[in-house]
Amino acid sequence: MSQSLDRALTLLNSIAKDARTLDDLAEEIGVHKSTVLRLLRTLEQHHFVRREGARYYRLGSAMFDLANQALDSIDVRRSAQPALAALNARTGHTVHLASYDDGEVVYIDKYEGRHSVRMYSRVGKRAPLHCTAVGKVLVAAMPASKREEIARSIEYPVLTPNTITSASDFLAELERVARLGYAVDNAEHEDFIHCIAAPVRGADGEVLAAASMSVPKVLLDYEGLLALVPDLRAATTEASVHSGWTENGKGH
Amino acid sequence: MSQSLDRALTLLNSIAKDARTLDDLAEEIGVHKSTVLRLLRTLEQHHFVRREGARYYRLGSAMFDLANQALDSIDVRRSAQPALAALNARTGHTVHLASYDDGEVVYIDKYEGRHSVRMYSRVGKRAPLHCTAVGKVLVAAMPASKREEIARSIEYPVLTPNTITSASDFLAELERVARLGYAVDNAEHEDFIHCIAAPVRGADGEVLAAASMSVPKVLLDYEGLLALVPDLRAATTEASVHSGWTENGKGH
DNA sequence: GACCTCTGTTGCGTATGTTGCAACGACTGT
DNA sequence: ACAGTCGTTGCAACATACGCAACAGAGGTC
Repeated sequence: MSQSLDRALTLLNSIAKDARTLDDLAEEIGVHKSTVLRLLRTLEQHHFVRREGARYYRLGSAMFDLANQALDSIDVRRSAQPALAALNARTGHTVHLASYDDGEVVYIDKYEGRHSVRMYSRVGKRAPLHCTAVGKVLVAAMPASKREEIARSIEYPVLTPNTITSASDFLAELERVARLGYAVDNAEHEDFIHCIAAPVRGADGEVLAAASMSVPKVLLDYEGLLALVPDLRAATTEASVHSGWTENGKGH
Repeated sequence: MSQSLDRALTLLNSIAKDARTLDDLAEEIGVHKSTVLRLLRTLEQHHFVRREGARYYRLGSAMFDLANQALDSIDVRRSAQPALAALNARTGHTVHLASYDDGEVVYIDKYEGRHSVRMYSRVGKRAPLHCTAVGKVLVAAMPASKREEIARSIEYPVLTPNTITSASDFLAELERVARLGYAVDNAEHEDFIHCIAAPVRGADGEVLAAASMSVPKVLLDYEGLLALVPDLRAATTEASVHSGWTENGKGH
């Protein structure tokens, strides 16, 4: 809609990956370098980018500042923190908190596991709905019509041999998740990792976010993973209580 | 330089403070609401903002994502982490890591203290040079000419009764800091808090960042604070070593 | 040390993208 | 059902952001 803004935001994405030079950026978005220069200057005034030496541009402090302000304003993140930190400390596994946004999952918090297996995730990163445990939990909590709308509209990229590949399979899986109250990602997203997830609820019983535990398969087989479900659910229940949820107070 | 971009970035700052409605924002930056709408749409496409319900706008996930990517790319942050985390755990006091940027200090990491006294700081937040221990350390590390240039160009807002208020006083203080190898903020920034800071150095002996410890005055008097200096310096030395610094390897 | 190249920077005229307006439509609350 | 509020759209006028081409300054090479 707004060309210059659109270009500027694209620039930010490029710079985020690695420090860039003016010509790099100009070529990348296909405009004259003087145009890029002017955009960068405006971004620099607002501290969204800063210069490193004479030629390289990096992201600036405004990004950190705004991001942290925004994270602070996500209530569920704060209210779930004690329970999730405890779960992470108790089990040693990686714990994620995620919410639904525009057909995808967004990680809003992460507690790193003690094992050195690096996961390709990060606070703020987005992931597909159909192959993540948190995605299943979040969509399963929606009314049937919304579920179908989402199932129809999303893509089903095949990321591992276990990935769900069709809307009908996805809907069936959601049905199962809604019934059980938790979801499993049996190496459907990353080959060597499987996860379980459960919902965190608010005062009216609505699902605010989903919390998950991710475990490398070499550390724990499928049965061992499922054995962790009660542990996870204890944590999400505690997080829900901190978010205003009451056992019987469902429905407003 | 770029009007629409400038406006859009101003919008982001507003939204960061609290969720805003279209008209709020339009009035705030003094343009027609349709203009704001179009800017917000572009920001929304890039996930820099998201809508909450029909009318409210909040910061979106791209902010978190980019910010975290950028934080990961700050080498000194990662290399200093173990030493600073240990210092924080050992003493229980709030630890900051900061660097110099455009006439101000920017906090690039923070380890929350165990005491409930809330400090008005946050990763990404900026603070003045003349009234912070980290600011003094960072400027004291620069060559004399640069020091003077900075001392002349910055403002000296009075934030507490102890705040340094003139360039000459500031330069004298910098001299002292350079000689001692650490800096003190004796309640010059916030009334009830005093701090000590020391430099973190890289392979060529250059100062990459400054680390500080902030302690409420009610918890520790001035002498008690100074007694923590060896502890802090042990941590910054360890952080420097992790950043490539070697005791004798000064000068490249 | 002079030359060359590479990259960031500036001034300027033009066309393009952005703006404000006004009318429309969706939603809320009375 | 009606009024009021707020988000949304189409359009025409204008200002703005664009590309060009020439300049400047740093780094490297001969």
